[in-house]
Amino acid sequence: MVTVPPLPDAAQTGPLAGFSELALSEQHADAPMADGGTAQVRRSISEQVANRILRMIKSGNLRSGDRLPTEAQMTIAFGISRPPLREALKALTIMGMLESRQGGRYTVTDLSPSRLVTPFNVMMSAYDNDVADQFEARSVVDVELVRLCCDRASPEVRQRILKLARDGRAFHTDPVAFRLLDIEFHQTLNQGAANPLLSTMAQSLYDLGLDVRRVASAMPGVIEKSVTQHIDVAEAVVARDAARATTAYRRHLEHVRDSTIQSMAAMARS
Amino acid sequence: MVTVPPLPDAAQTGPLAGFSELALSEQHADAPMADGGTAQVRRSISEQVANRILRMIKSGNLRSGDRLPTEAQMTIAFGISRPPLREALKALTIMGMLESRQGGRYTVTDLSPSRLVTPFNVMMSAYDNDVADQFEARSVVDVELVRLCCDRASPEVRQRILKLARDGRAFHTDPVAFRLLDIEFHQTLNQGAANPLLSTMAQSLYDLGLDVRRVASAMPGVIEKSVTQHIDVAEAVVARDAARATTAYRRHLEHVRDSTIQSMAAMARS
DNA sequence: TGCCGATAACTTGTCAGACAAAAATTAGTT
DNA sequence: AACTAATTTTTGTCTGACAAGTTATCGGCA
Repeated sequence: MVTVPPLPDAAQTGPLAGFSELALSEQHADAPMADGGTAQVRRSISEQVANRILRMIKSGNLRSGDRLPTEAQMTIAFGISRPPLREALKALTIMGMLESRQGGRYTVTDLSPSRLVTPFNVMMSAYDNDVADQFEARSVVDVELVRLCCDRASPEVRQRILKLARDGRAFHTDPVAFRLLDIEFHQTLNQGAANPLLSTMAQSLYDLGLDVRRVASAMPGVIEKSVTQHIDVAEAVVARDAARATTAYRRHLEHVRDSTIQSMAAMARS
Repeated sequence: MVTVPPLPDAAQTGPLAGFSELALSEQHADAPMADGGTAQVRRSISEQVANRILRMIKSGNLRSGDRLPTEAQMTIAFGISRPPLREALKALTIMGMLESRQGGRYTVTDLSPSRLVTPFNVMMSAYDNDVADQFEARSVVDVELVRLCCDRASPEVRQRILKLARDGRAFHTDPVAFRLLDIEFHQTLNQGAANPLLSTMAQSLYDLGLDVRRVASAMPGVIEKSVTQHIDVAEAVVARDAARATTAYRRHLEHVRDSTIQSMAAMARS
């Protein structure tokens, strides 16, 4: 057994709060998953530690912006060595819940949806994935988002949406700039609906088609039409006319879908 | 510099397919994230490798059930050492995308929503557990799914949905059995809509609330009401009456939401 | 010949120690 | 007091080693 050296006093009050006396003990193989199987899997130390920290985040014990103890302190607190600890920390970092810089310390991120989408994106792309399905899904989620946006978005956000839509007119000949603006436009629209879950899903669906749309938006006439439709949607949102906004948005989606299909056909020919 | 020993011939065709010539090179800091900032962050090797593998999964280069090369092979393929590689692999493991057993090999999981909800749960808890948002999102996705189910589900599937709904009457007093049936009922409903993307989203949202609902479904009267509402929905689906089905489903969701809120309040008191 | 068990080889899990690189802290100077 | 330079701290990466578990091989037996 390892004899734990006493920690310096300063550490006890500061970043180590909540990490003292956390030594791992063979315990609960929790999570009786949906499959009902009593899997009886041996969980590695890194997974146990990751789940431990995860619980601290979920329970509010660790909040956005909090600084974690140093690795050295945590190895002592958990009673493990550096590699598995780092595996756990890195896992949470790559998941988007922690941030770290060489020489700095680990901190808890803002836990915003945009940081945590990764698994959702993977999941969606795994069941790949017909363009029609994709736009059907977008139609469901996005249209509702537009409707909510009419209800809930602040005047400032609605004005920003309109401004973004109108700014698009300057980019008729610049596909790259337009795509950046398009991303911003849709994100602002999502954000205006004030439902993080729906926004996240819409964002994922949008991202799914991004690479294809890069080609589509280079086709002549596509950008012009999109810009016009964006303005239609934005004006309806500013006027808080949900019916008109959703109709306009639906039309926009159809346009995007059709141009996407065309460009995919063009790619297939080459 | 390390001299790379030649790989045995067998490895070249088998599990190393797609991993050859993958050596990391300082390249594209891709993903012009939502924040639009050119952050210029130094990405650690583990993050780069994790993203690399992630891309292979998203692009279909790695599919469910695939076995990854051994760690030794991957260190050669990526040109790095074991610790950062393991950090990347562990990250994907804890995210629920890979599976590993001591002595075994890494394999790609089924990528099912129930495995990948963890970040969502964190997100939800960070946003103060807004149950209302969750059910608003479910309302959007599920209701559309029900409508599509009326249109597209085969007679066999529709009958199966009805059977599952009616079977629930046998489980008025058995919360665990009922929850299993409930899972099956909603999954069949999702599947009947024949849109994998929407089904995946619905499944994620369903899984999100699972642990809370375990408590909710133990409250007296909750199961009875759910069973009745399931049957209402199922009968409308069998009759292909989309309007009635969606109305009934909306009512069901409201019931579930309200009982969830009640049980959460009860949990908070204890 | 075909099946099966014991053994050997392989693979992941964990530990220890070391050094580089970046950040945070401290000391010194103006 | 403020700025700068040196020092310490902290994360990032590498190497080597061994334990624990799995997979494959091979020989024996029916």
